[in-house]
Amino acid sequence: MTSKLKYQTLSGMHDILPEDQVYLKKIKKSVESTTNYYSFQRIDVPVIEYMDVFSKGAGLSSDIVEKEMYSFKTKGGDLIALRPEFTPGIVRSYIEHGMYNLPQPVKLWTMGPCFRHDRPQKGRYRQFLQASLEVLGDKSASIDGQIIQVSYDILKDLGFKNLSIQINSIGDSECRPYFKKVITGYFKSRKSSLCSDCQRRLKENPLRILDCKEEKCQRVKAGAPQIIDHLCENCHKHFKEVLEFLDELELPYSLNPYLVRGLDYYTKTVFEIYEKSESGTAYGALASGGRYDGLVKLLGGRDTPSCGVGIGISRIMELMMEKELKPKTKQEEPEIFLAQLGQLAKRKSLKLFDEFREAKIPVAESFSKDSLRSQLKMADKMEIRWVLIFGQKEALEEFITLRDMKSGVQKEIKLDKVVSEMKSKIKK
RNA sequence: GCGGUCGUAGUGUAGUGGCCUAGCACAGCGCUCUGUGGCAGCGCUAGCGGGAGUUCGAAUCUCCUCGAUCGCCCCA
Repeated sequence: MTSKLKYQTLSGMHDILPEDQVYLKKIKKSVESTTNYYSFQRIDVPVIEYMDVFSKGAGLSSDIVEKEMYSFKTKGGDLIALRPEFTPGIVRSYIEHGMYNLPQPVKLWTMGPCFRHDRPQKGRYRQFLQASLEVLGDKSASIDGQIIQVSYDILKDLGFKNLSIQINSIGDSECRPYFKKVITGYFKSRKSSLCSDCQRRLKENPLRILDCKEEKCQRVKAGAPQIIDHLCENCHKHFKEVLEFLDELELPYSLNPYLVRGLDYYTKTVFEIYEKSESGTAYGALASGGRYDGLVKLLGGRDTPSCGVGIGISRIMELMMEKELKPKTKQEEPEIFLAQLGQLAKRKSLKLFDEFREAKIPVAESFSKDSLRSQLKMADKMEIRWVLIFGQKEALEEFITLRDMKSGVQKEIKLDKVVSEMKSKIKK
């Protein structure tokens, strides 16, 4: 026996079962219609790329590149990787297909699986679905605003009611290096009051200290210089405009001077959108993104200021289930069951199915069951109200018996009137 | 990658070294009931995540491993 050998999903992978597809369907629909409304165009990029595409912009020392990327060498010796996110692939495509020759900005969106070899946890998988929106070739603050707005709209449309937007500006190549020095100096002089993690961060990624939850560090960082006070004139102006845009849209944002993102390519605006939970499990950001003015150039394109967002579909889906935001999609399920008895009826019923299909009315059946009893049982389990009984008697005399499962009342309908009569029954 | 908790039929659970041939509920399948479902009765299918060890004896103790979950790192 091989029954001992049990296969299970790999760590961090999971199946999306038929009963959960409603969520996915709803999310897809929401993303599709919202992006369409704001004239984003769908693009699909490959799941694998040269590793450099991902590592160049994200920063070699970032965790995503350093330890979370599914990368491997092909037989031909190429170093390739499964995409950990969409942005670099889309940027690559923008450059490769000369999209800078199109009217700018180019607004793109996509959706699909991404991969990170991280330690799996709830709402955090090694293969997960993400949607991504990117606007390439426009530096104006209204783009940042629109990206945030669209992300927010999608989440709101999905039924989330306690959304909050956290926003910050992390400057650009002009002002960020300077601020890094300032803040490193500040923390260095107070090194002894930092937690051990932060003492390590001081070397590797000083900006991250701002994110620390340790109480010790909270006190230290309360007096720390804030990046928004050290932005260059250009970044400052840009950030102010983004906020003005959000005010105009009346989006519920809050400034978070400690918001720092893990990827190196971000410049200026960074943001995250959360659903505040009353008590339940704290999920990470449902959507997050920002501006990446230097990435296109870094990957070999022209100087192309851009802005984008990643939307965590898997995470959203799970949170919807938890919050019982189940979309109602009863419509697709059949409301009619056709029970057939005997060879003659079975043969004749095929034509009936065809007529119903042409009328776009879904009809359930259970060909494998012979007895009327078990077919009715089936209809009952499927919670179908109308059962059409088509047996020997009916087939010979050209009529069909309609049973209302709710009341138990039955009536006979002429065979050629069945479809039209059922059509009107269902409409109610 | 590091630390904590957990893992019994499809699902939810009982079980704390011998009363376990692993119990119960729901679901599934079948029969009672070959043209009339929901109820009921009876039956069937199906499980100790995997492996090694301790022991006369292991679902129960130990170790390894796989997975889940929580925290950290980090992040959608």
